[in-house]
Amino acid sequence: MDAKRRNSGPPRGGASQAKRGKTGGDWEDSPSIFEEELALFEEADMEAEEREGQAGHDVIPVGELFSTDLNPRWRRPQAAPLNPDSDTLVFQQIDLDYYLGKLSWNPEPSQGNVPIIRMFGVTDSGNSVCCHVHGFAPYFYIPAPNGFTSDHLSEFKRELNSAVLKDMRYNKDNMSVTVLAVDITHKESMYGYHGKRIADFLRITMAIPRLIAPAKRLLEQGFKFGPFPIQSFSSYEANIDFEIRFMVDSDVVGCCWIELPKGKYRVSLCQYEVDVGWTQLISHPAEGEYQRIAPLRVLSFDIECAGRKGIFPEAEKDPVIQIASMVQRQGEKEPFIRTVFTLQSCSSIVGSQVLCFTKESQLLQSWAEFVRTVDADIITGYNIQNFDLPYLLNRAATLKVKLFPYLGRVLGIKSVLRDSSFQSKQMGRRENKILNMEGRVQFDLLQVLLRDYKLRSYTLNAVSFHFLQEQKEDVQHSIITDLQNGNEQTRRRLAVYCLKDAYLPLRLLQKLMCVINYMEMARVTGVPLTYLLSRGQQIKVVSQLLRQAMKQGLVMPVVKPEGGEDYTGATVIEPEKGYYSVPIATLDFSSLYPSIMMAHNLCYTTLLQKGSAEKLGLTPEDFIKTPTGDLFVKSSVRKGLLPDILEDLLSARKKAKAELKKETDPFKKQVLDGRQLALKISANSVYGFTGAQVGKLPCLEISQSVTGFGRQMIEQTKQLVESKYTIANGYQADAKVIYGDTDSVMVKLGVDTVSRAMEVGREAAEWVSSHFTPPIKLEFEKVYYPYLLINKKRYAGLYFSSSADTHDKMDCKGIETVRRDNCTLVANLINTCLQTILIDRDPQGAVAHAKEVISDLLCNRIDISQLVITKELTRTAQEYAAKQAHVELAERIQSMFWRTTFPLTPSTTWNNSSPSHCSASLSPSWERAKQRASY
DNA sequence: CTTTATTCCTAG
DNA sequence: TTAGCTAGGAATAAAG
Repeated sequence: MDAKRRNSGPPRGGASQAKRGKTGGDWEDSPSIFEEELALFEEADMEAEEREGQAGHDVIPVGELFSTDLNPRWRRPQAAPLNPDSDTLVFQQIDLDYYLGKLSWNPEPSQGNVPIIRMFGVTDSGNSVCCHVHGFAPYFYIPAPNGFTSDHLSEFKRELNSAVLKDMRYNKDNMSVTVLAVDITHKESMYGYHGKRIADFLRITMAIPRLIAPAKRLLEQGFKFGPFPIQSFSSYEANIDFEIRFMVDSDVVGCCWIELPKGKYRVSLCQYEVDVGWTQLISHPAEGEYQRIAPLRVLSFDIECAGRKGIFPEAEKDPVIQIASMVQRQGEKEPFIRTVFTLQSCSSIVGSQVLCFTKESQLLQSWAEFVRTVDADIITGYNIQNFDLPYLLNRAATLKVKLFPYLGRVLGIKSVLRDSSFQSKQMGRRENKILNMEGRVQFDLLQVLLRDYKLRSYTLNAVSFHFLQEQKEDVQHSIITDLQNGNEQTRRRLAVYCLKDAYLPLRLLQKLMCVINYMEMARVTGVPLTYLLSRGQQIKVVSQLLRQAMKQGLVMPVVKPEGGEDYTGATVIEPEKGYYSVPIATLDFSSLYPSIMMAHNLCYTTLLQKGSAEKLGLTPEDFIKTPTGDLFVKSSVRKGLLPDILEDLLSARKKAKAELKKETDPFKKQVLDGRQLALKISANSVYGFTGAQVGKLPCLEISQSVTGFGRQMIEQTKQLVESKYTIANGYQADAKVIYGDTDSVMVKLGVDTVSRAMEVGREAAEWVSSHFTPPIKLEFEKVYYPYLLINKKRYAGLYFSSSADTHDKMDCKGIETVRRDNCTLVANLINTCLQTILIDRDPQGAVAHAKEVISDLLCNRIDISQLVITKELTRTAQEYAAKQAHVELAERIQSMFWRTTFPLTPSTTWNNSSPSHCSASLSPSWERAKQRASY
């Protein structure tokens, strides 16, 4: 049973109908397109194998022992011998973690465990690397108390050490030294401007990362040592993940290239398993040749379970019957390993290797061995995180397959399943399973899509159709068990289906350039690749902030999260609702919030807290007052960190875009495009970070000043445009701003052609820009002609930008056509109506069409099952079935044409079965609507 | 019946 | 131990 689909959303009535038409029952007669595709791979392989002299893809007899020697293609390329004295080792790092171990690098005496950073990566020749980095310890800061000198250091250290020891409820590692070192450093808090006063901070180095939190707590609660009175210490940078701490301090960013100079590292075992001191490694910025990407191995897989009729498969009861896997090298077009493991015999499939097993436990164990042999860097699939991987793990546990749960790269570390719930305002509460696989990045395509794309449906079938115009093999999940219980032909059919489900995620990953885009994001923001899928937005800003702060000797305070009141956001100009049959020019501030922060030097480090201005003797020329009354020093006094970060991001984006234009190699082009996108997103998330009230470092003075400036600017823009473009000033008509939201104004300029609107629009944008501080810039973006303004945040129009003669597209904002909480019938109806109004300019025609559709609906000429598309497509099937399905038909196109609403709720509740013919007893409101419509 | 609060999802 | 922001339309449920 294809259980995943149910986990990620129900099948849609419409989709199954569409599929029925396609292949029907003639599957056995003619091979599917996908099978032909697989066969083509085989041909390409034959050529390769002739060269390599390797055996091909046989059907392994049932019950034969699995052997990795069977297919040498699975292994990584042979690693050339490595001599630490004469060779440098260069690899692309893709994942990074730490473990506790005995210090074995430096001769420094130390009892007990120390943290050792472990970097995993791949060389240019495709060999895997595991690099243990020794000698880096976690630390944090506190301000030194008044009168503190180096004479007090040892006493402080001793007292803190014993306090931490005493605080430990049970010291199972029998640690005696918790505080490794205390040093006096000269730093400055990044929060607030205080006259560049460098102060003494104690840098407290702890033995292991876990001890930071208790040390911080003890110091906060009130700590007494030596002659000093008991006092409470605020802490700085005590809430930084150890991995991030290491990366920031060593100038390592996610997915960058690492060089270990000859003579500076030593080899231990495996394909390049090496040890190095943390000061020895060289991290290369992702520029020039170091923009390249190593030939990473990407493994995609899919499993099938034989579920019982109508019951969601349970790992404790239902067997895993097939596992299909495909492995592709990053940057190559096709997967070079295509294999399916089946329970019981299975006929051969041209282009893929079929391995048959009589015992399920053997199948599982062999697959785990396959994973270890292939040694993939990235593991993908569809909903593998919450379904396939947990299922396999639980199943292996049920069957007591002892060697299964070692899926990571580190020998002897068991993969275990954990539950994690994660909630944010942005994504709501999300329950996830977490499986550790050291050294392999789990890149579940479903998670990527949920994060990055707003889609109506997240089933693999729908997603594949949306992005690839391709669909799954036609196998209803209800017949999977029957296929398994049939013969080797029916199991072959299932295997082809399973292979395709492993293949599609690879294709999607490629099409959407996920790996490249995520790597670029990791490089730009400096966080490990895995953080991008497992963590929120804040960590990316923190990483950048720390890097910038370190350059200037600034330290980041730990603030306790406390929710406060929301602050005022942006202005939405009251729309002059209506239908405009004249060109409407749209002017936009590009990157409004980042440019405000840069223009006015808004930052933690430039904020003047109450009374600071007088205390520091600043003159009014030294600082500005923002629209919200907050004070910030000018860049002449001190340049802020945030403006620095934003300038770096935006200039890097400009550079990437310029390189993109010059570049001819399509692969490098993708990388650069991914980078410019990552840079843009990163710049925009800085503002959100300052306003995140339960965040790492909220600063409402900054965020409310930013929106305050924004409000002022949009108002000023409206006035400037309306004051200059007037009849009195010799223009054709008085310009009127008919609408605007946050950073844009829609202007009726009183001109009657698109090209004229473009000219005047460009001129106006430039002129208005001159009234603002750089880099704030108003840009002409597009002309809408005609334009239908329904309400705030709801409008549609034909979009002219590249050419004045033909429109680029019909642009719809906020209307039912773009909302996912309406059924497709509504979206299609509105879309057709809008087209009729805007393109054909035939409002009567639109009304007629709408009436016709509604009439069809009222007379039951439209199958109600088509309407069953509910809200919350991302929710699980269980939640889904419990909820009553809403069938809605809501129509509204501007009141001047027609306006009526037909809500409809069938009495039947939607359960997982086909809703085919709801003999819907209609809701009262529907009955009323019926009468009102009086057909 | 009207008013208010809540939920959902979008714009920017 | 973890989480970017506010504005706002439309539908619906709950309260008056």
